[in-house]
Amino acid sequence: MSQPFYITTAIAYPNGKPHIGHAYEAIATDAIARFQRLNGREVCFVTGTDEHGLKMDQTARAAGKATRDLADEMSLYFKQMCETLDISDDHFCRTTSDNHHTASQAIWKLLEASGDLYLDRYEGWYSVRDEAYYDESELTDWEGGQKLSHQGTPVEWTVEESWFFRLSKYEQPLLEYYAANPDFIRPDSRKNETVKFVEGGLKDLSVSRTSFDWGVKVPGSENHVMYVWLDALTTYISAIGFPNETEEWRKFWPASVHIIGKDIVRFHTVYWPAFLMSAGLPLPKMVFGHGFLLSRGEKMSKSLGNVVDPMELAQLFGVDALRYFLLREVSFGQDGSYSPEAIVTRVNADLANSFGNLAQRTLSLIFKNCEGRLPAIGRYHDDDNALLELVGNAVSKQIPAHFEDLAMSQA
RNA sequence: GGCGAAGUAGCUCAGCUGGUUAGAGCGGUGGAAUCAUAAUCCAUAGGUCGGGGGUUCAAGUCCCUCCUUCGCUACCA
Repeated sequence: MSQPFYITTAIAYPNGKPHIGHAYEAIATDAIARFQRLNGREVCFVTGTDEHGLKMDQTARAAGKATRDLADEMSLYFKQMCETLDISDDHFCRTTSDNHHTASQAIWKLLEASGDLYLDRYEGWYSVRDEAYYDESELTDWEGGQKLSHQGTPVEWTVEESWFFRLSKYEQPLLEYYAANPDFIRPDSRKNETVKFVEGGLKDLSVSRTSFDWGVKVPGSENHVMYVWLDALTTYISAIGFPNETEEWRKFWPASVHIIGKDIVRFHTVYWPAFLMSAGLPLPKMVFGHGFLLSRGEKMSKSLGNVVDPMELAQLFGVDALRYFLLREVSFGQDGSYSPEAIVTRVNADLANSFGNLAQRTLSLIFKNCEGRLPAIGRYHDDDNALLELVGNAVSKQIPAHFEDLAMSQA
């Protein structure tokens, strides 16, 4: 019986249209999912959008739209991106869906039942303009004792009621889990960072907000919404049925691997496992933090004006060419560089020249010398055997080994 | 500041627990062949393996130090 394989991308935050990084993650995850299907495993591939939280609310307000409408609109872009890029996801999940709300409240109740939630107050320097708390170290003194954030905005000492999660309780269990499962966090550099972070001590985590209401309502505290990450991470289990004991749930949880960007490693390697431990659920087997895609070695940003729309690239170069380029050019786990020239060079050299020429040559040889038909094979020479062995070895051993190791650029 | 990673041919990078003349792809250069797409094939690049010091019979591979770049240092996600 084949072993089930459950893989996810991160759940994208759609306060903007998908960028090349989203496309990259989806493509890489898709490649792994497809490999495992070919490998004979039963695969479940989940992706989706994480639509709650303050930023969505703010973005919608700035655009003069209802938050719900913005979420619908943006989520659709992500769904379309998956379709355009031939992403073979089994479920495209939205955190605004009813079943997801149910699941999030269910996991909340499990955390509560473990005694890991308590109501307290969150205090700190809050900037009304930025709608964010700042650490003391980020502040500078101004005239009249007024403090300013590093953004130059005034901050006030603010107290907010909040539910807290006893993250501190899971410090040791997490460290033990990392030690017992060396492949839980990959690549190693990300594991080191996480381990050091946890060793540095964990503070309890504020897991509810009262300053806005765009989110999942906290059971029993209707004026609170759940911290977006608690709700977003829950997608990985709500996608396959949780809290119901569905067939998919039984078959696929715990996940084989969460593919995420390196910027959100902590949420997936500290908070998420801690939540699951508290809820009494098994932990995912692996979290892989891939690198960022740079434009000619530089970060992509609106101010630099070098942001690329993956849809345009797909249209310009072709979906398969784009997919091939990203997987081949970028060493998975590290940052990679992108440029139109690099795509042209890579695709021409590998696909058009090497493979294309091989096909062209083979076919024209058959056409010219064999009257367009493939003759019966006589006997194999040493060279034939050597070639067959080489190809056979590559297809049966090397390529699968690289895929299992998530080293797609090597395969 | 603290912790961590990295610095290898023009470019992108491989080089596991130290051991014959330091590798690949792309680019560049020279050549070959013609059955193949402005294609293919072969050969080639003499690179102080960031600088310096040390350990060792032997170091890109270990230790120390310095330089440079980058990441993490929690409640925006």
